Amino acid sequence: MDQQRARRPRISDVASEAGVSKSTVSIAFNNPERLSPETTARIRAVADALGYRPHPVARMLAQRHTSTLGILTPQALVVAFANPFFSMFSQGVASVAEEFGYSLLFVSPLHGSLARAVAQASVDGFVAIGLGEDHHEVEQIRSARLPIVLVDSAAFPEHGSITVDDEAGAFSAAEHLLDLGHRQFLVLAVEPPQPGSEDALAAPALDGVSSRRLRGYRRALEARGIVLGDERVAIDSPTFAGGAAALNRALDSGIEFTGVLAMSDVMAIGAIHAAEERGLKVPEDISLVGFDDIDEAEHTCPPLTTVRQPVREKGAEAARLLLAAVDRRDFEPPEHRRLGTQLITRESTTSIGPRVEEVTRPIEDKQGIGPAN
Amino acid sequence: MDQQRARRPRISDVASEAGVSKSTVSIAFNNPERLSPETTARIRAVADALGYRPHPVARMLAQRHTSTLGILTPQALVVAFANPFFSMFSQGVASVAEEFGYSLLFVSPLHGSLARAVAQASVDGFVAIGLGEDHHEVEQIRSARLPIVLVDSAAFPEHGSITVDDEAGAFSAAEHLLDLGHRQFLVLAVEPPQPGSEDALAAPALDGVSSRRLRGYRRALEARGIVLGDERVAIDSPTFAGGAAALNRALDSGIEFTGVLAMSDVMAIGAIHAAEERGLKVPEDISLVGFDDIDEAEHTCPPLTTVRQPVREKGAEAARLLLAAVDRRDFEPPEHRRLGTQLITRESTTSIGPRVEEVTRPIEDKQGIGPAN
DNA sequence: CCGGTTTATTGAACCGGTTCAATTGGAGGA
DNA sequence: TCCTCCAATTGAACCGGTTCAATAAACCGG
Repeated sequence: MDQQRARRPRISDVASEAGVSKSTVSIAFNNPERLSPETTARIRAVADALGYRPHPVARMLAQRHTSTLGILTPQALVVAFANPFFSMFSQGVASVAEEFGYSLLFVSPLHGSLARAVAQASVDGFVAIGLGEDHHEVEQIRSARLPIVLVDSAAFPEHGSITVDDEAGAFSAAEHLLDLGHRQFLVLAVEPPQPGSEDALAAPALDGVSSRRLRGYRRALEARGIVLGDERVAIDSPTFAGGAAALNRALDSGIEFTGVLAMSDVMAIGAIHAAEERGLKVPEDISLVGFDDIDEAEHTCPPLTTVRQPVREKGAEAARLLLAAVDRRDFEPPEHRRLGTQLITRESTTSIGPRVEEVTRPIEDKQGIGPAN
Repeated sequence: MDQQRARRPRISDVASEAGVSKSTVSIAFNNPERLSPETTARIRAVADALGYRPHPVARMLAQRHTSTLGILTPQALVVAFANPFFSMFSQGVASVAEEFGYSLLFVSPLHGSLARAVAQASVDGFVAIGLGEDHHEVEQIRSARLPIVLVDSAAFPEHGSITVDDEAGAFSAAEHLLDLGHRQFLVLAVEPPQPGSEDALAAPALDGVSSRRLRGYRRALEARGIVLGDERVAIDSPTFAGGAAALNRALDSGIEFTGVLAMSDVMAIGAIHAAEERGLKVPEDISLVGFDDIDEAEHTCPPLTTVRQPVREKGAEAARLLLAAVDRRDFEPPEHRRLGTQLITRESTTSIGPRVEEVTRPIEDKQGIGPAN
């Protein structure tokens, strides 16, 4: 008897107890309208009494879908969730997933292997974020015949993708600083997530997003005759600490700069902090532009000028594309969408020039007054 | 033939192609050492050629475990992930989950029903965060014979739980302001997450965490003879906007206060922002203490004094308890752990006293000056 | 009273794997 | 040569549901 109570009741228990067949019980739960009301009621009652719940895994197997979407990231979740950008992106995915009745499974490397994690993930499809160009998991997913949409990487034209115009965004950031009179720059670049222990590259290279943004910065600078040397590109992890470390290294190395172009708000915020700890004032001594426009950017000290990208929308759009691919399994060509960016000017940037001796905003002191329109 | 390629290959396809039985193929994937090396190699080769992957759901069903942990939240994921606290907590859970090879499934209300989401979640156990006292989903989970550990709620002694000493933390926050000379207070309280559309209570009451913290504040104040009236407890959602709104309402209502006790950093940060928009200086005009010590607290303007609770550790500990319960299915008594808090003094609080005569706010023109403490 | 529908229910096959007791074939020992 | 033992492999049952064609019963008009 003890054992009876210990075992989870299954559908056949309910069936025999209620004096009907398994099928009938199943129908009572899934298509009650097909049954006479009394039968349904009786089955429900018996099920409640026994504490019966349809086993979700068995149901998934039989129905051949899981009502779950996977968010695929090459980073450990500890580091992913530490990044507000990732949280925002997840919000976007979650909002449409929830709307359509899907749960979210986060798939990250297990014991250093993303492939293993993918293999054991029971989902109807994946949204991949921050996957480099060479990730062989994508092929693994295709061979399992699961749809996937790639975010920030259009390297696989046979799958859907969402990207933003990183280059244009970066361009506008650099131009903003140029317009303010800056001529000496430092770029804070994010190193790509280490692709697990499997094939950790020793020398951190820039991944797709970073190199696109870098190209945007460079293009803007070169248009004004400024060449950005490699020593002016400080690479570190996309964290507060990484931004701080990168700035400190640059400062220590003796390069001079008044404008900092950070590839992520998180790094920018870390850098602001580091600068102020060394007695540098932002924006008086150093102007900083971030990238992303995370919620916190508005609350930093000073509020951060940054390139806004529609992060939530990116997640939402990715989820929509994925759900479309999940539903109609036909072979419609995958969609590729590109979203725009927008420069948000706050207070971490100011014009360079003869320091106005004052508390106040030196903004109107620019030579910019001149041109009578 | 086209159909052949369209169907996902299954274990029996590999078996017949390789001229062995299903069992052998299964063994080749799970216990290769039991097979002769040649057989394993041949099976592997055939499997690769066919693009075969063991079906995760079928495997789960047969093995009776999912290698997945559920994070249960009564809030929509959009709002949960908007809260850095939630992200930090998830980091903690994720760190130990990943270590033990588990993926994370986020379980939130679907179409307004948390019960539905729970029913379709295929996990080995749940970590529940922010679940109120009366959530009937807990019983649902028990009847499915799945382990669950409750965080910030010890309302179900038959399940494991992790709590922090909210009352003591709140007490220390209030005492800090009292020590600085503050005598007029405002509390920013978080309303409990609406338990889905099912039974939305019209009047937001305080949930367990909030009421414990409120008790801590009250106890500290009353020890110095100050009674905190209900009009001094502003309830709103645990968001930047919620904090701002709550502070604005209080300001509008004409209550006077110099010390603000916020039940979450997020609300505190929102409140700082709102205060400054109305021309009030923090900490000169208003001192604010937060709760949680999220990463951003250090980077706000000014840096936030707050009660640190070990959020990541809370998540990690919860995951450990859960995994222990998953492994040994015996009936050891559930564990209940309580973690401590720590006051972190930064720059959002300062001592009250004879105001230095200044350019500033006409605030002291009010009759409020009178009472000599 | 009968053939034709409609409605409620069921049996059997299936989803795609794992597991374990049973079988086979060959090596080694007596 | 015969028996035992061991390693490699397999068949059948099982995990816990869903689905659909088939059946039985009830209803209907003519």
